[in-house]
Amino acid sequence: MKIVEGVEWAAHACAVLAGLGPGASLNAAALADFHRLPTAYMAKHLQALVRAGVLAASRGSGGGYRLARPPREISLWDIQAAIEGPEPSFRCQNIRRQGPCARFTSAEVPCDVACAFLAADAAYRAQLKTVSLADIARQVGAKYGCEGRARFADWARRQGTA
Amino acid sequence: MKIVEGVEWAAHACAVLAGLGPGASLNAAALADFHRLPTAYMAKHLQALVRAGVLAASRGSGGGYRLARPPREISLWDIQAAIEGPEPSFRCQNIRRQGPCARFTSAEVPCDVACAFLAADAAYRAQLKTVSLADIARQVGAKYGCEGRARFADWARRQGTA
DNA sequence: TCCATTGCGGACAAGTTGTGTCCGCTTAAA
DNA sequence: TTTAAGCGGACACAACTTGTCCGCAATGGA
Repeated sequence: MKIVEGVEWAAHACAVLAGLGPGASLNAAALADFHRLPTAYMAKHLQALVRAGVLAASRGSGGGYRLARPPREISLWDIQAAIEGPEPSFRCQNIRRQGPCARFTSAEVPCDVACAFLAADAAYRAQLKTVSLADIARQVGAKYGCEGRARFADWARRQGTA
Repeated sequence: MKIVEGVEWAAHACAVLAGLGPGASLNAAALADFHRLPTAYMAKHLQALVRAGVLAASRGSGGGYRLARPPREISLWDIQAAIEGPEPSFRCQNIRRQGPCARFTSAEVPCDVACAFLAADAAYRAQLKTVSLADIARQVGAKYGCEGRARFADWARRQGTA
C-alpha cells in the first residue's frame, strides 16, 4: 500500500496557491519550479486536479491554475483522490467464492475480510478529510516566519511578470 | 494507494487455519487449493507470514503451517504488514526542502503535509488492528451454517491423509 | 540408510503501473 | 498575428507485482 509520489507534489502545489491568497494564480512552470520538480510531469498532475474540480485553469497568455474553492473547503483527501482516483485501496477478488466451500458463501452478502479492510480505508479517508488546505497553509506560513513570507510573496510577484 | 492481492490470499488462508481450531495445521498445497489459488505463489505469501511471526511452519513429511498465536491475538494489520511490510503508505520526499523558500523549512521539524498523511495512515492501521482472526473466523463460520461447517471439517480431514 | 514429503529462498519471466518526456492542438490575451 | 499557456495522447523507461521453477534443507517413515 504505497501512495504515488504525485500526491505529495499536488499537495504542496495546492498549498502554495492557498498561501498566495484568494484568487491567486500560477502557471505550471512556476508551480513546478517552486519545488524544483519537472514541469511537464507536474503539469500532468495539475490537469488531474482540474478534472477533479480541485483547481480551475485558464488558458492562453497570462493563464494558469487557481484553487477552484476556498482553501478551507479543499481537503487532502480531495487532492489524493484527484491524483490516484477515489477507489478504495482494497479490491476484493472474491476468492472465497472458489473452492470446496464456495457454495456456502453468498454473492450478495459482502466478504467479511473485505468489509474489515474497507472500514480501515474509510477511517483513513475520514482522517484525511479533517485536514484542509487552509490548515496546511497556516502551518507552513507559521514556520516560514516574517522573512519567509516576504520572500515567498516576492517570488510569487516575479512569476506573474516573468 | 492499492493493496497487493496477496493480502487477501493471506487473510483468507489464515482465516481457514483459525476456523480449524487450536493447533490445526495445513500445508501450502491445501491452503492454496481451498481457494483455487496457485500453490507456488501462495507458498511465497505463507513464508512471508512465517517471517513476520504470524504463522509457524514445520518442515518434512506431514509438515505444514499453523497459527503462531491464538486467533484472537492476530489482527488483519499483522497480516497486511507481513505481506506488504510495515512501512507507512506515505513516503515524504521532502520536496519542500527545494526551491526558493527551502531555507525557511527545517530538517528537524517534520513536514505538515507528511504529518497529515501519516496521521491518516495511523487511523487506517488502528482500525485494522481492531479486527482479529477470531472475529473473521466467527463471522465466516456463522455464514457457512451447519452444513458448511461440516463440509469444511470434512475437507480439512481429507487434507491430512492426502 | 534411503526415500518421499514439505518448507525455504533465490533466480527468472511477464504483465502492470508509476514516472517522465515530447508533440501537436486549442484557447486567449496583447 | 504572435505569443503564452493549458490539454491530451503517444511514447519510453523504471519499478513493482504476479507467478513459476529450481535446488537445498529438514523431517518422518519404510
